[in-house]
Amino acid sequence: MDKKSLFSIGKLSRLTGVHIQSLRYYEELGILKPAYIDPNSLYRYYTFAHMRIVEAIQYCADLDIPLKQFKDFILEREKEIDYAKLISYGKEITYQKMQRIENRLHFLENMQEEINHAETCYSKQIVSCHMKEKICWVMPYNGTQSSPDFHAALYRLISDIENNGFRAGYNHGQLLLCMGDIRKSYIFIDIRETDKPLENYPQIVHLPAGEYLCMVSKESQIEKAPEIFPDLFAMTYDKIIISVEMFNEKFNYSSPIYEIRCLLP
Amino acid sequence: MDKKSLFSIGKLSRLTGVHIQSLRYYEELGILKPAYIDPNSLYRYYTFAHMRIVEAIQYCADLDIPLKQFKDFILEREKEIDYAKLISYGKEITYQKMQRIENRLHFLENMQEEINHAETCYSKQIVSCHMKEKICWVMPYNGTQSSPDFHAALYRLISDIENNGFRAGYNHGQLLLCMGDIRKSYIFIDIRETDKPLENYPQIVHLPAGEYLCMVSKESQIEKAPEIFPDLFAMTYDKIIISVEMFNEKFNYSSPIYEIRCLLP
DNA sequence: GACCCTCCCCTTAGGGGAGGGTC
DNA sequence: GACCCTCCCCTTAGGGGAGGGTC
Repeated sequence: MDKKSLFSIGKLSRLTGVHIQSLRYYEELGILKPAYIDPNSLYRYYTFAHMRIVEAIQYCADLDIPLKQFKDFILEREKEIDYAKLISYGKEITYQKMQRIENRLHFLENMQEEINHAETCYSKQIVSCHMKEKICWVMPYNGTQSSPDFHAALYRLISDIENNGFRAGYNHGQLLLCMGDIRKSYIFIDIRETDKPLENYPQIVHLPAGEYLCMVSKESQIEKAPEIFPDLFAMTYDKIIISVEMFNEKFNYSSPIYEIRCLLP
Repeated sequence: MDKKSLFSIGKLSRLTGVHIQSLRYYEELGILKPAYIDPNSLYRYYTFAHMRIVEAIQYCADLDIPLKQFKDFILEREKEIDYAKLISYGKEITYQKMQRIENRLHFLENMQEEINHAETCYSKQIVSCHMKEKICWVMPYNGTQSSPDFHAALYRLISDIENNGFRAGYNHGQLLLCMGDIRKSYIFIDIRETDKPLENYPQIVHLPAGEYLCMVSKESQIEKAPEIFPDLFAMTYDKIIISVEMFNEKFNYSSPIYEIRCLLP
């Protein structure tokens, strides 16, 4: 060991731009061993080759590869850094992260759309809008959305969803199906995307995509649908009416505003 | 406070799908206050409106927004969640993250290219390649790359770069400029991207993009360039020769292999 | 005088208990 | 018997010291 080519932790820190504490932390993790430790002073000494290791550790840190995995990229016997493995693993992990971020952006955009819709409804009071298909879990329910009974029903509904191996989403409300003279009233929650087949569950209802007439209401009053949409109820066709909490820009969570929608013929 | 519409932490946990400990942690952070705490049992009780808050906290967590900032999205007086703010901030932070990830992928691809180049050189021993422009910081140096003097010079070079407000990159080596009969030998390191103007620094050299003849060598021997590239030295033109550590798939950091490149006419 | 050492405490968003009371 | 409480210790990749020896 030629003392001339060794240098202190401070020099390695300056050469690599990495903090002294970080270099000590790497040693603690067992991924950066000094070339020599003075037995009296306990000073650590390094060689120039250590620069490459610190550099590679920084790559891992930058790529959010857990440092404990860093050993997988080092062949110490041969004093080699497996850059090929580091790069391919780094790419894999980075693509995954990219995917997750794209999903988030997607989610935010959906949320934005919902808010835009709410604002439009709010300003015009009644408006016709295209709605996407919703996949919902339902349970018979009569009553209003603001009563404590509704909350109890919601709670049972969520338990039912979970017991069947699905996950509840964030949208919930009331559903009224009018087929001729028959009226059926339900409580619903949307269910999150899943790989499970959706058939064979009588509780699952697909609310079709299409044009809906949307109406703002301070109270949940789905049972008054015929009075709210008299023109539509004058026509004879199968109607789907849903009532949801309005998801607006500034959402009042203690006393929400409701929106009632009726499928157009 | 209607006791009927209150429920325990366990129920809130099941309703939202968030762990009990997390809910307690949110309380500790001051972002989720129970509706009521029994003074004897210290049991926490919540309302349905808390579901919306927990949901919004989950959005923040998903978007990597620090939870301490969650209060910025809540107007407690009005009992409102400012979704518009949450979404726009979420988007901003997510785009930034996307940018960082794209930079990383870019970096990995550059690294991959360097490795591919090294492998080509290694298998063919001598090869002609197009090289991108390199911006380097130089200092006169005579000697070989494997001597301890080189390391000392490298150290001074890095100090010089930092004292001038730049940051050293990862590529370093030797540089030989042959203009007519004049030969000048340097040590160099590339410098990282910066906003600072690069003029007025005599130490900065732009190595031009162009075709280079590349040659593998177990030893650093830039001074032997005329023997290594006899055909090129038979021609009279200004030559740029650089010698670097080969950055190959399995990089031996304790005894690297070198690569010598000479600009073609 | 600048450099290095070993503790020690702190950060985020929880997870996993132990030991003991409550619904 | 299931539920909830308050501690308490642990995780990552370091950052910021205090108090004391070393180059």
